Amino acid sequence: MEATKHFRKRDAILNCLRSTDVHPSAEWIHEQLKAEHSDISLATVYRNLARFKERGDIVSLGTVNGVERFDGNTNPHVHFICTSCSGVLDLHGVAVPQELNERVSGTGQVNSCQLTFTGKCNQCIKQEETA
Amino acid sequence: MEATKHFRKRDAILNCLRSTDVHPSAEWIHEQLKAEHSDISLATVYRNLARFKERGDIVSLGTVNGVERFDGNTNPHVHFICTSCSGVLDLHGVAVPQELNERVSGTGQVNSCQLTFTGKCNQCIKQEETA
DNA sequence: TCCTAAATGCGAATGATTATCATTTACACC
DNA sequence: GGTGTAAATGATAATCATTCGCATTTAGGA
Repeated sequence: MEATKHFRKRDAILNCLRSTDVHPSAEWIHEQLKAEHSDISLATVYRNLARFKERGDIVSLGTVNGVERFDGNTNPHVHFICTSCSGVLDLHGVAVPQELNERVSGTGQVNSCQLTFTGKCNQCIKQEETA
Repeated sequence: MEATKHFRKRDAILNCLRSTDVHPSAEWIHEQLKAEHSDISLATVYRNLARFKERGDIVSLGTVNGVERFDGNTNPHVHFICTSCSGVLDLHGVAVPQELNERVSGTGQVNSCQLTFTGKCNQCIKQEETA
């Protein structure tokens, strides 16, 4: 049996986000889903992303070039943002030392932390050389 | 002697940003400067912030609640963002281990890195208790 | 079948940021 | 002092991502 029609779109949004590593924007997700759900509204994507975020099912990486980017992987990990192509990459094998969390606890109650490196990714560097 | 009239506003914007620790938005700066420069335009604040950012004189912390926040302190340091009052605090004595930078160099050419903790600040916690 | 609440599509509204353009200012040169 | 030119500014319109309002659709139970 297939999922109920009512939640097909909601699930599709979450699945889309979880099955990509591009750390997409709402609009990117909307574009992807049009293939399967030709009538899906951009508002629905925004609405559900907000809902997922509230519930902690997904995570916001903040905005890149004025557009919010999301991550379906809620395991804490580090990101690399390329200022040239606006791509976001996961940095495996790099982690925020746990002891930092404790050091911060004097300032308030920490819910999450985010470490982001910014620069030019290898792919953009290579493209620049050949150009 | 005073600075030339031409650059008084530009300097005022940078000075304003450098002499506060609230990590302000463009609009906050605009409000502050109205006292000394009653005719300053919000566009001028935005324009100069963009210029400063390009030149590396200031740093953007990304957006909090949809508004970009800036920091006149370009020394790398860690931030705490309160989800309750949208305040941004400096975390002194906490730093990103240098070895991480090197670990990331395989992915691209790193220009900067940003570590941000999110949660509820002590002040908001206290206010909640007494309320 | 009937009812209610949630989910959606559509389009308008919002609001931060940016672009446009006429005006003002600084500064070098005469 | 004028004159010319380029940068800076103010005012306001435009842009664009995001949110809101509302009518419609759907699910699921009585």
